[in-house]
Amino acid sequence: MPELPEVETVVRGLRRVLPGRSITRVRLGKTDFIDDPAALYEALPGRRIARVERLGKFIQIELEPGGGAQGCEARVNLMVHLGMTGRLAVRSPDEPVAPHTHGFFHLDDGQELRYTDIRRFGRILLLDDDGITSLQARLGQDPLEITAQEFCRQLGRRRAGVKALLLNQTVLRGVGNIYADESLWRARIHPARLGARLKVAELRRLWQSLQRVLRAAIGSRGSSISNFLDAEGKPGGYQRWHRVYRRTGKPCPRCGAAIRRATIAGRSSHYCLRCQPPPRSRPVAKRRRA
DNA sequence: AGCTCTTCCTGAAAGC
DNA sequence: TGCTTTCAGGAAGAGC
Repeated sequence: MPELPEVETVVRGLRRVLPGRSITRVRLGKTDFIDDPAALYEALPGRRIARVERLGKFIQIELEPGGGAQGCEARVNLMVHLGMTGRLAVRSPDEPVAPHTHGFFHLDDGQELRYTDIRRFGRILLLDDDGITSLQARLGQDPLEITAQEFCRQLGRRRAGVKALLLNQTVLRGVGNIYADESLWRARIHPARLGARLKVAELRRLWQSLQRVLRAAIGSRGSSISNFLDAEGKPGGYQRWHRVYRRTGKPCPRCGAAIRRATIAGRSSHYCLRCQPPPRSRPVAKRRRA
């Protein structure tokens, strides 16, 4: 489940090898997660990679103008969203191809950039600079860049549950289920509390907790839960530091009470009921099923 | 407009 | 043992 720290880890890995390389050839397997497969074949060959950036949970591979079948002058960005199980890694063609590898981007040094995605919840698309601008406008601010004041303003005016707000990419870009749960536990805020009902002191605590958790996770090269691997194929180490995520029934590291699990905002949520008191007016949402 | 819920997909793990 | 069910979840799209 690549979230901001995992995507940042992949981006840093790719940044060490991709800039300056050109894409010579594109091969695709299943394409149901690619917006416009024909555009990849058409626009990418001959293009040189300028930079690799992160935009929320998107990996942005900037390609220089020129190249492509049309010899197009506009700059193009290869955007890759890893979804749940996506992996993007540079491999030698001799190395065995992992199952569910659906994208091969051959490079001018003989290596291959490979995209592997078991569940195909990921997404690949091309964006020109206008497309980047409108994507940026659609997304909220990066949680590592947003100021405390702006964070409090954005969350404090919303009536949705705070966990739903953290997961909403138009509020903040990059937070997913793991780091939402971990930062809420650190800030001692129940995930079902409503944004507008949080005190400023609580919102400030959440802002700081989120920053600390994300920075620590980047320092550990992300969390490997299901099958996250970075650009070199190595797992992250932050799962050892998870305090509540997937620790249902285990003691809260702060107070010893058993960690609870409930579905909140449509996601499995983990929290300590003693450290994170639930909202009084609305009991914790229980999942109903048809 | 704001918010919640369902749906897509596969494999691991739990349940029977 | 082997089959079935549940769970994992990012985000588009439907529905309220």
